[in-house]
Amino acid sequence: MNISQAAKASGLSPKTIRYYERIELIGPASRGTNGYRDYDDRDLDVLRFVQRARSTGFSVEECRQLLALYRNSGRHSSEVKELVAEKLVRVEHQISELLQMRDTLQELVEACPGNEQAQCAIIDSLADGRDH
Amino acid sequence: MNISQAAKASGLSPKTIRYYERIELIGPASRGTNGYRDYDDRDLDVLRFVQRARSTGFSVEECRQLLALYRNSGRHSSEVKELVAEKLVRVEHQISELLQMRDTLQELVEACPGNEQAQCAIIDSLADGRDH
DNA sequence: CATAAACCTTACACTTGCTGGAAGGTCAAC
DNA sequence: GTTGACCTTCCAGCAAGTGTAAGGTTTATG
Repeated sequence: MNISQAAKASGLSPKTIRYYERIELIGPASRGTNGYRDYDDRDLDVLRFVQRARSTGFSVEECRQLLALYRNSGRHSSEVKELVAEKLVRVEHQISELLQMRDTLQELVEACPGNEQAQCAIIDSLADGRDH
Repeated sequence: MNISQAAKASGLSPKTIRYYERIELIGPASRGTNGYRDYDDRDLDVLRFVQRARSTGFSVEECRQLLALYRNSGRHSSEVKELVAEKLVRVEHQISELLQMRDTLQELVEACPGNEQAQCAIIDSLADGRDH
């Protein structure tokens, strides 16, 4: 199976698959006589695994760890759980930062008249750091 | 005032200030006879403005637009408001994506026994895309 | 007065996760 | 046979800086 077929079957792009190979997130694909990469069902499992992990929000480095656990049949599920629980904490932290940001932006929007005048609470607030 | 003093006074790092100058977010600083950058109160206002805008969550490109409005005394506050309202929409979108991610991660964590066994709902879920 | 610490300068590389494009080889169809 | 759609590699670039090197200046101290 060619790279573009593997791409379609996994939901990744050919570019992304080559990129994952280059950074050694996945192993080097076997090659046909013409030098083309050739993928089998086992390769596809890995590609799909990575695609799902990435779209769940895991970084490439996190995917690397998840893949190692995936491949390691002697893993303990506690290791996996810990990894994901830590990720959850980071995501929650990121959410609270964005919520803070949203509140600030909302306040700014509400404080700005939005008319033809130059006077603007948003600009004033960014200029001197105080509310307006 | 030297760059490191301007850095302290604005909450940016010297590196970041030079970077902002290089990408022409801010104008080139005037220079002393020794070639050192020299900042006055006016420069500081701009640096602080950018620092606040960045820490409010605006991208550098958005800061560029905000700075243009800041400097333009003939602006209409409606332009500013529109800019910030659009940003707010993008932030809200980002939040909902992260909330989705958090839910998925929470489900994964809850489904994983977290023990000494290899069997793990997280790995299984990433491997075949179904719930476990 | 020498010298060492603490500044300053530039320029380049690295980060994350790809994507786009160039330049060239191969393959399938008509 | 030639067009078009693949494939290959490599280089460049995005955001928003940070780290490091190599070198010049200034300031403080012995």
